[in-house]
Amino acid sequence: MNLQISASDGVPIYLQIVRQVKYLVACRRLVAGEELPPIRALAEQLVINPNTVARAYLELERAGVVTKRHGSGTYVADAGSPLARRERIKILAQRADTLLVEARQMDIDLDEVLDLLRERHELLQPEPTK
Amino acid sequence: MNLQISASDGVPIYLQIVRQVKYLVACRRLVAGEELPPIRALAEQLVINPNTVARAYLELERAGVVTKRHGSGTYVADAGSPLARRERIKILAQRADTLLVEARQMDIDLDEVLDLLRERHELLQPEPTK
DNA sequence: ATAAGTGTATTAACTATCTAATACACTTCT
DNA sequence: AGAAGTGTATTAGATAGTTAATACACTTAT
Repeated sequence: MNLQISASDGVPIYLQIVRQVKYLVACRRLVAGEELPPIRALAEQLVINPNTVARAYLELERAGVVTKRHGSGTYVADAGSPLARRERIKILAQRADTLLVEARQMDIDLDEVLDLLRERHELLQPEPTK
Repeated sequence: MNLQISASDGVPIYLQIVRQVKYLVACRRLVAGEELPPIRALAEQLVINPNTVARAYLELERAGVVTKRHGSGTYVADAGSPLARRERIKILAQRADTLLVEARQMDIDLDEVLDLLRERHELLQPEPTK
């Protein structure tokens, strides 16, 4: 797994790891069931303390992105499992609200926001052929 | 101006102020040119240090939501003025990306996200009749 | 049973963030 | 010019967040 971290561009190391892993999962470059590098291995690779990686993995577990098995390893969670659909929607709704509030302050209307979403979605990554 | 702050539900006081003012502006309950309460007055009302309010106002100014005139007061900025349209879109694009990434992790597709946006937009607040 | 590999827990130092105290500077009005 | 009202700057203390050192516990394979 190839991660790029830089000791303090301001955002904490563990968060850099969390974000990058989330992106890898979102882009299907890491798939359900796949094992992540052991904490110590990743720590050595990035030249940081194992605890920092552990912290990142903990966050990812809380977010429902990975599942840890004590003594065994850390694995990408099944897409379905993390949270009930209602809960997931609730989280997204919060994000949506802040996006809409900012847009309104900026005097950018709903249709423009929707167009922007479609555009960014294209850029994100072509989905693996279904 | 009626703000509700609670000393530490975890989020810092100055940020609570920033968010609430942003909402008030987004909902048109504060309109362009309107004067905000003086730093000391708001500080007294909320029973906090004036510096904390100053910090909030500073953030709001950086975000382009308000304009300060030294010695005079703090005013809601014109909708058009804050940043060039390109810059504003760039900021929104970042928000859009994180929203999309989270959605994809949650296995919620673009159309559902767009529907959610429309739904939340309705709930936000009916626009004042144009 | 043991060894090697995995995640976990506790503690402590460091750092950045947040809030406050206090003094300063600009505007406006009289 | 003066007074009252506004935002600003500097400094310091408290708090929370981040990372690291180190020791512990579970799993797997031999």
